[in-house]
Amino acid sequence: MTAHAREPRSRRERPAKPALTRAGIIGTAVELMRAEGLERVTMRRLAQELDTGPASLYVYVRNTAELHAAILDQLLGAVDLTPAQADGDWRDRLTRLLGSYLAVLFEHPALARSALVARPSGEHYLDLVEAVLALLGEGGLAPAGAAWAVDLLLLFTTSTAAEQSTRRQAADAQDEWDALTAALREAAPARHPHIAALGGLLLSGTGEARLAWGFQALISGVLAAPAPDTSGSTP
Amino acid sequence: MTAHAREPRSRRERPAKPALTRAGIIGTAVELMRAEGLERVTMRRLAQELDTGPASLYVYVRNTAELHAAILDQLLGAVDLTPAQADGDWRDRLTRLLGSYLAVLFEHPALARSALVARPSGEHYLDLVEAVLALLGEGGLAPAGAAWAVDLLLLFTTSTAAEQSTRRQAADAQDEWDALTAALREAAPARHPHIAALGGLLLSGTGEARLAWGFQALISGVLAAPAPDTSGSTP
DNA sequence: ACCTGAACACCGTTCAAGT
DNA sequence: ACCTGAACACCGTTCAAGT
Repeated sequence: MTAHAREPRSRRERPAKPALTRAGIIGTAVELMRAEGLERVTMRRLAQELDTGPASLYVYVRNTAELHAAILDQLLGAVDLTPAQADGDWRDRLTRLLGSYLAVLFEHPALARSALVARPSGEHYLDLVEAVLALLGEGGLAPAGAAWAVDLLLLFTTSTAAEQSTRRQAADAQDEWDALTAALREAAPARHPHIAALGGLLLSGTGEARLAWGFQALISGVLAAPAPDTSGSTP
Repeated sequence: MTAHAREPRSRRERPAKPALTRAGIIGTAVELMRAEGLERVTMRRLAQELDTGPASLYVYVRNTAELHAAILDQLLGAVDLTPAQADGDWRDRLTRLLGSYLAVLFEHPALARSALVARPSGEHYLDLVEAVLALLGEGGLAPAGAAWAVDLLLLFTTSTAAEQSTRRQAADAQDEWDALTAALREAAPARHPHIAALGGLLLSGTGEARLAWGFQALISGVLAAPAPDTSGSTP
């Protein structure tokens, strides 16, 4: 048995087993997600893709939540930030910017859900925050108001993506949605008079129309809100 | 070996093994959640608690998501709906109502997250929607506006709970939050001038103050928004 | 109709041991 | 310092077989 013969097969069949790096791991994770969906991007499955054991990944990634946050930040590179520098009404441009963020999340609903839990903190997320702040500043919002408004706007967009887009992928989630619409439609006028009176209105409008309305309401709202009390700090 | 001796031990030691019912299953699930947290309310663990096998639960519960939605609806029975009937400014009462909903969610952050994915459709959730609609109607919102506004308000409240309260429980989530605050504080003025300029303002304010501000902005916003275009319907 | 044992196909994370 | 095998302690869901 020569040294040559003991060379592991995998070394010979694969072109090269690249050294593990954080960037390489995240890159492979993004590929895997595009190919099979975020549900498949588990530590074990990803390790398999990288031709190693799951334990090896923990040198570069703290845990699954952090891995997903890193994937999201990578994807946020695709958000179109140009509305922040363009001409035209700042409200329209802010809506376009948030719409672009939403579009990225819509492609990967599970990621939007994880963004609510493990907030991204990478460069691309900061670029997005920066662009929103620039537009709010243009709109004349005072600094403290803008600081709180950016949170409100991004939370609304992220949670809209998390909620709406899950339905389109998971059959189970669709069942829950159907149950809700049925419950609203069949509401007993005695117990739920307002719901019964509104009828189909509660479920009216396309997703886009409701979203655009939501953005308008939010932007008007943060303009109308009083200057925030910024004493104290988030725990 | 007599028939008596072959009686399984569990039958003799436990007072009685109650027959499985949906209500009984959900009730046990709620107890289990209060005792050990929602993470522990798995089909397997719950079956164990009910002294049966996981497969038995599928007769009464479609899947884990539906189980969690049912648990949430049960808990929503604790939401204080009296502000809808009380005297006083309708905005204040709406804020109190949403605050009570938030408080319930805050006690069980994981449940808030699941509510974004599998929306509850039980009686208690309908009661909440009804109460919000009643207050919006008092505030003079046109029916179509109220129909969309209730979604916006509940989505904001639910996602705030999902986001904020996760941090307090999961150590990992706290890490992510720390990473975000550090990233904001250390933003490079060259690339992120607005973030750098705002400095601590971005993270200012207590959770309560930010929440109250958010409710105000939302209420002002839905009042200011134009009548929605209700043609078409949610897919 | 309801209930179940057993199986299928997976998970995250840790840790002692190696290089 | 980096990497790993192996283990620990779990998952959701299905299905054929029983009562």
